[in-house]
Amino acid sequence: MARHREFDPEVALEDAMRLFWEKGYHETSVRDLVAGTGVSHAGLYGTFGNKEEVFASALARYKAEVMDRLMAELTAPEASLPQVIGHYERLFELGKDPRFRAGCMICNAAVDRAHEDPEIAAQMRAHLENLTAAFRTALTRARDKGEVRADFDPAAAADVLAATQMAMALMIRGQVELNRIMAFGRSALAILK
Amino acid sequence: MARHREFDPEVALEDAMRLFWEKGYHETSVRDLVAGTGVSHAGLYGTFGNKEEVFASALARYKAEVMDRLMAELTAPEASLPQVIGHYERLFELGKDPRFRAGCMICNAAVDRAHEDPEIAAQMRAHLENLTAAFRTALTRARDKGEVRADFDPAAAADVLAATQMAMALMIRGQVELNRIMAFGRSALAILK
DNA sequence: CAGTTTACAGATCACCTGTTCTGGAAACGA
DNA sequence: TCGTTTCCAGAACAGGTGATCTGTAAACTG
Repeated sequence: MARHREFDPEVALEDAMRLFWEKGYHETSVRDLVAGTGVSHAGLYGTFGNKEEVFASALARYKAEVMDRLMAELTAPEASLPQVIGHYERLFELGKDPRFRAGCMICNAAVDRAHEDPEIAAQMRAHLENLTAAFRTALTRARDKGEVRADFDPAAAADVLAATQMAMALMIRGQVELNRIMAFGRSALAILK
Repeated sequence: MARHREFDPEVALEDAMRLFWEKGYHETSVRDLVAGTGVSHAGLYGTFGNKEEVFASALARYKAEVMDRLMAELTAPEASLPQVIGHYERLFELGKDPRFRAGCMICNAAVDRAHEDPEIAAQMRAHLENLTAAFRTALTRARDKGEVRADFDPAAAADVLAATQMAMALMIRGQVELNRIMAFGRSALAILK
């Protein structure tokens, strides 16, 4: 048999994800990855493949470890109006976390790579559908429970809340002040009244 | 006296804008600019400065020649509900124009450069305020004219329409199908009812 | 302990980056 | 026509890029 790996791929991928998330694909060089993860070129290429593949793995990790967790309460079986509002309140809290100043890694990736990497375009579309489906399910339940008015349109409202969430991610990456971003969120929640 | 310039800076800047808009800052090299504009390195550096300054000029041109024109009807003195709806219909039409598949150049720039160029962050904030102010003014007029219900909140609706417009720009750059994007737009317009 | 296999660290590769430099052509006034 | 000034085309520059290669250290099997 042979020598063991000296690094934990999960930890290395977490570091790589942070780098790509914050600085974007183009501004993160392979040398940045080596320095930021503590893993050598050989280790990186050996376990993950080339730069594009490291990025793809990092993006997958973001989806699973960041986005899915963020959406967990909203996608819970009994989620309805309180979870929708709670979700937005969580977004407001996240705005204070320096990590999230980098916005949404999926949206960022779509901006700089979707036009030349169909895989990323597909992830963007999937993200979009996950987001709207989560809001739509919870809001439909809210209507059925009578938490909103009877003529309320869950699908349309879900689109508005999903679009606003994406716009908020774009704004926070664009260095817009948190208070202004929160105002957008509250304006979107107002349609639930 | 001296030799005359052989190229038209306006034309060159238009070409540069297109390149940066479509491919983004990082994926557009100075050699791409030379090839795409037909202007030599010396000409580029002599009239515009370095790559960052060419980008800044291109972005300014986008703001004035693309975004301001796009917003013209909405910001007209007597704009109210019909112009708001007309604006969104124009966005839907633009989705068919290949140029606009690249999304909004200001938003794209914010994603890949706002975190390291305060000038671009400022442009993003300004864009945001222009957008919301335009919707807010027109919607306030709509309410005063009785085109919408009396308890309608123009400021909140303006935020929703502005956020949705940005999200739509993000989606079109992310290769989301036009029909899906238009559905988001129609969902946002539904709050006016 | 020998043998084999794998991982590691760093040198190295060819190429591309933004920028500057150089030689010479063009345009005008005197 | 000469002199001055500006512009142009492309070579050249230093440094950075993603990717690969090389020699060696490590770890397990038999």
